Amino acid sequence: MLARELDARKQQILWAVIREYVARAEPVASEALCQRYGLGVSAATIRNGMHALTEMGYLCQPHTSAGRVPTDRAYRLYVDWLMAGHPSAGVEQRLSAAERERIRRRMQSKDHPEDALAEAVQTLASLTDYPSVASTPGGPRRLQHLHLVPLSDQRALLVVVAEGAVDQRVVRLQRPATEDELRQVSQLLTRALAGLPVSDITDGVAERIAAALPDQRELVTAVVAQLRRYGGLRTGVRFFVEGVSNILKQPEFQDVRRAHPVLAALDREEVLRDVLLPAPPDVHVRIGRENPVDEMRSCSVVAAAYRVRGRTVGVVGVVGPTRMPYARTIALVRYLAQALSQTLSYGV
Amino acid sequence: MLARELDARKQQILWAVIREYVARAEPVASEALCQRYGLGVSAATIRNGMHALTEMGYLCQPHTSAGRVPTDRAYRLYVDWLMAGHPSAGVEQRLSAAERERIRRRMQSKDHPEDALAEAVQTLASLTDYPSVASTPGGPRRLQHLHLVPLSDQRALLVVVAEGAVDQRVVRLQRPATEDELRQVSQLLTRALAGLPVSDITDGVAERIAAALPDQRELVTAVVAQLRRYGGLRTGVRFFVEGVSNILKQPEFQDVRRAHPVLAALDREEVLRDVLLPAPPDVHVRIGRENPVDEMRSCSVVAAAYRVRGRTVGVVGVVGPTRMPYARTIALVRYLAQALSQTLSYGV
DNA sequence: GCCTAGCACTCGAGCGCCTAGAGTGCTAAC
DNA sequence: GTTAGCACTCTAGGCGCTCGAGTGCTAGGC
Repeated sequence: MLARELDARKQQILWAVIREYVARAEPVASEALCQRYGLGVSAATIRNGMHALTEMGYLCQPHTSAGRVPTDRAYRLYVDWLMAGHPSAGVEQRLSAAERERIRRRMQSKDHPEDALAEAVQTLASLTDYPSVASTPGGPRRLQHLHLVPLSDQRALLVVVAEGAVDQRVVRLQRPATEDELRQVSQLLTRALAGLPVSDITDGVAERIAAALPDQRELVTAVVAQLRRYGGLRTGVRFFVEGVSNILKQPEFQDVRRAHPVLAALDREEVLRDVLLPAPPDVHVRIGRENPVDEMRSCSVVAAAYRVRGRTVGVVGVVGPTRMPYARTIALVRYLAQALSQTLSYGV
Repeated sequence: MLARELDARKQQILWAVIREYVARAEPVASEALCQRYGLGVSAATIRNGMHALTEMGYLCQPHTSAGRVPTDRAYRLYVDWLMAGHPSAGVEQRLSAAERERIRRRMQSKDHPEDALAEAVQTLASLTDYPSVASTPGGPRRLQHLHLVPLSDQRALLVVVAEGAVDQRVVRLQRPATEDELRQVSQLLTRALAGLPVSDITDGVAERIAAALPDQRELVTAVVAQLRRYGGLRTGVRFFVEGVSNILKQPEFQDVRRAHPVLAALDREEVLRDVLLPAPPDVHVRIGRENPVDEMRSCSVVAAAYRVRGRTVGVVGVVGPTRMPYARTIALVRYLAQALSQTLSYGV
């Protein structure tokens, strides 16, 4: 099957230009394609094809006497083609068994969800050589357990266990509470709230629970207030980032004026949010101008959701130049999301 | 009082060159000093002084017909001068009341130690415009509380409360345990271990405790094993980093080949460890070649310890070019470490 | 004896010019 | 429809030049 609009030769040429440009980061000449790819025709013929592809918006020329560079549109066509399951013109998009094994080994036996996320972004960054990002588990998680641990007379620690995540908050006590009292409240709250999506907890709920234990009204209210802050879908999500400086290895970012906006954007949480979320069902690729954030228009983002026991809770992905070996990057991100899902589902 | 070796005039000139170079990032000419600083002598005289300072190793020249640039040695002299409590040649090193107030407000009411650290590095990065780093609380903390929370039949969550830090680990259960059993073990362990420095916990301790509750030997052993992993002084410390891309705003890092090693180093935990730790008693300044890590030799690090209830547990600081307004940076880092100490001592 | 004005000297930044080479687009022939 | 040939275009980079900044030195002044 052919990509829409393109005849077999044009597609061959376009895929070849993409491969060559991804490999060398320099405008691709007709002669070079002729030599290195067995297209069976002369450079002149390839030139004709490249000319047509330029008119169609798939290629562009930095200047008259330069070779061709693929446009965002070309990458989009290519990625759609890959995602539709087509073999990728000689590029192996599956990972080797050895690679899978290595990834799996790195990811397993992380007892702490945050360790697992840290390991995931480290692995991804080292395998792709791109900045890698993961969001902490978020979304409508169901609460499993609450625990209050005494810290001092004025403070207790609230441990929240929800699907795929554990977190803690300090709760201020209006008056000293014994360990027994804390346990009592913990049990009451756990019984009342377990199974509820964290985001569903409202002040009304607090009232109802407090009614069952009027003595501890303030404490219950304080705990629920903390839960609401914690559960607010947005506020809870943080990001693990690794290998930001990798972007400076890319030839397109040798100029600081190009690199700086991207690096600055990667420093900002709200940018990561906009670029990565919402979690896509499968691997998601955003190419150049498709990105919602201006500073990222010179980059591509490849991201995949990870799951805890089947429920999508976060995203992991990479940010690289639009000139990117998409087949391999997609395969890596997809596999890493799987491995991470497995580790997290096991672990907590 | 004068800095050793330098007469009054030379010192005046050197301080002026430093101020001027810090402000403009370009080699400083004798004429410029003459115009902008009331030194009361002509450019020719200043040239004589600059010549001498060059011979003494405090200034250098990019080339014959250029102005002078301060060396690391000059900054060291200047910083020692500042740290000895001398007024800093017209530069205000104290923070204004308004600034103090703003910082204090940003830092207060962070219920979660990690939130406080995150806020600290964000504040520091935005005030200095340099990459900012903080280590998580570490060192010989005394254990305060242990708590086991049930997760599933095969797993329990171990919540560790120690001075200035709370953390959690998953413990695998050999056989299902009831909530009561977990509580019993928690209490036993807390009673046995509270007050002990986390790093002092050994397998021998586990044996002794387990003897008191033979039924739960495996669980006790598993918990202690996790504590040892956690308590290993080195492994526990992580770093919060913010504003890494700020380094690209500096003129000395406009060349990617200069900027990349620094950014890559800031991505690596062991580098941060070497550069920031051990925590200094007061503010500590490492200038250029004084840094233990090669990639950081073009940078200066200003760092200060923060404390939890009087005990030094971590470091917070910035990384910038050697050309840095030291008086202000030192004041900011010092104040931020104080504010952070206060927040953490209050909070947990 | 220290300071200063004057001046010759050095060096880099920036500009214009030039050439070599890469790669195209077109045309005419197969 | 394909190809060889060729004229055309545009960039990268080397060279030489000038300009200006800033110094170091020296001779004269307070």
